[in-house]
Amino acid sequence: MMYHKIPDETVRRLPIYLRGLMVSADQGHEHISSQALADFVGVQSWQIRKDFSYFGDFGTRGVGYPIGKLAREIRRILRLDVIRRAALVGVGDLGSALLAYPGFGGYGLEIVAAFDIDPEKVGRLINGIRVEDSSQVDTLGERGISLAIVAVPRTEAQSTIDRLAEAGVRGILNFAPCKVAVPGRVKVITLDIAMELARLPYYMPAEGSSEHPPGGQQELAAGSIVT
Amino acid sequence: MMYHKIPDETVRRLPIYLRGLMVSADQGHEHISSQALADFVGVQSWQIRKDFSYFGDFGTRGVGYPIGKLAREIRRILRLDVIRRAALVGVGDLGSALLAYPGFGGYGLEIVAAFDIDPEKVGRLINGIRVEDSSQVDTLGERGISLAIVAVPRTEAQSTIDRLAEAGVRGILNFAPCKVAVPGRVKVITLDIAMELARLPYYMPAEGSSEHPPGGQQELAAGSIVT
DNA sequence: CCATGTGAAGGTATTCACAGCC
DNA sequence: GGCTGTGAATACCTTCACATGG
Repeated sequence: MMYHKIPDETVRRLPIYLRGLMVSADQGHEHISSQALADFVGVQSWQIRKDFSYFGDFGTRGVGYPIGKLAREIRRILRLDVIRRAALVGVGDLGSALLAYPGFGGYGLEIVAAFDIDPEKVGRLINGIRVEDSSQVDTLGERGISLAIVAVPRTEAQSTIDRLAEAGVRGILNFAPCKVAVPGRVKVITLDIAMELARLPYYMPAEGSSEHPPGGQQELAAGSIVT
Repeated sequence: MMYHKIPDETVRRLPIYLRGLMVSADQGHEHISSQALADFVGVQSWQIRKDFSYFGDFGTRGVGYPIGKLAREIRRILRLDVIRRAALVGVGDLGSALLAYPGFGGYGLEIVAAFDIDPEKVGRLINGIRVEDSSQVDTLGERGISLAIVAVPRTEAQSTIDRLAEAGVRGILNFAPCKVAVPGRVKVITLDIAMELARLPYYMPAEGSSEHPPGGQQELAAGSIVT
């Protein structure tokens, strides 16, 4: 195999594969074919083989891919091979739900700090994490936390993110429905939940008539923005 | 302008534009140039012009685009021009947060029903909505609700969605981290929050060294799956 | 002069088909 | 026989540069 830059679209799919590999490993398998993984995650088998071919010859012909080894390699590429600690800013309904969300662990991600501006919430213990006052985000640098989740109202998003960037945070998952500006050393993924739902009617078959464009495509990209 | 099929990537951006147009309208503007909208939503101006050109000549040279008219047209294309009522299944932490989430209204979407399997939760009133027993999802068809949000554990996702599909639901936003199978008449967008966060370390600049591939791209697609 | 709209060029990702290997 | 890995073909999207019109 030659050295290739891994295409962005492939990077986007790697977490999907990783998710599938983890479940398959749970079921006790040690190898999986591109076809089996394809059925499992909803991507075509040749797409999977092509994607994997960008970073090495992992498969064995006639057998498939070794699940453990492949998962390890994907984790390495995505830089999930070290446990990463994350902070949450904004302990409202969504923020609280994220604190309780069990899914991050599988990717080596862990929320270890939470901040809110509301004195009512500061000091409360949620899922084992003590809510701190928002002014304390400045301490994230010293604490070695470089990942943050922002779940504050739209009007507060930019100022919150400015502060996080200043504190040394380098990756932000933003749930506020707006574009935010950040220095080049910081990456932001904006995830606007309502916007995702808003894409749905377009792809739904029409109720009464059948005058609608959308064809039968199976996979589509979503609307997050990475800055 | 000739008739063109609207590219999927353009459709993916339309809600972003709509979001920007709404905010701009709130600020009292009546027209906006592709450049101003570009600065606002984080997409290049020529990309915006190209996108809009797929569905008509809306702009006036030297002036820009009429915000109201354009927003109305985007709504029509995305089929957000009628109020759509949605149901929520799974009133856990995330589900409760979604019930309280104010952002759906801007897109003409409204959660009007909630279901859970837990007898403790059934009957409770959350944000003005009475939680019903999950068995009641069968009534969604008669109630004219064709959109659903699924926020149940992964193990329950497939059975939940089977039932929704049977009840006549045709669009589903799925928060369970797995692929789900549905009949062709149903569209599903899967939004795996942990997976989005998992993409972040890849794009973060390295801590100590600087041996990492990711370039300085500004926009990237995210990982939702539409079936 | 300003800002749109669009052919044409360029780049990237998907899809195919099959050679190569276990 | 089954499954991987990949060059080549295709399709799609982005980007540019500029003609066009208010």
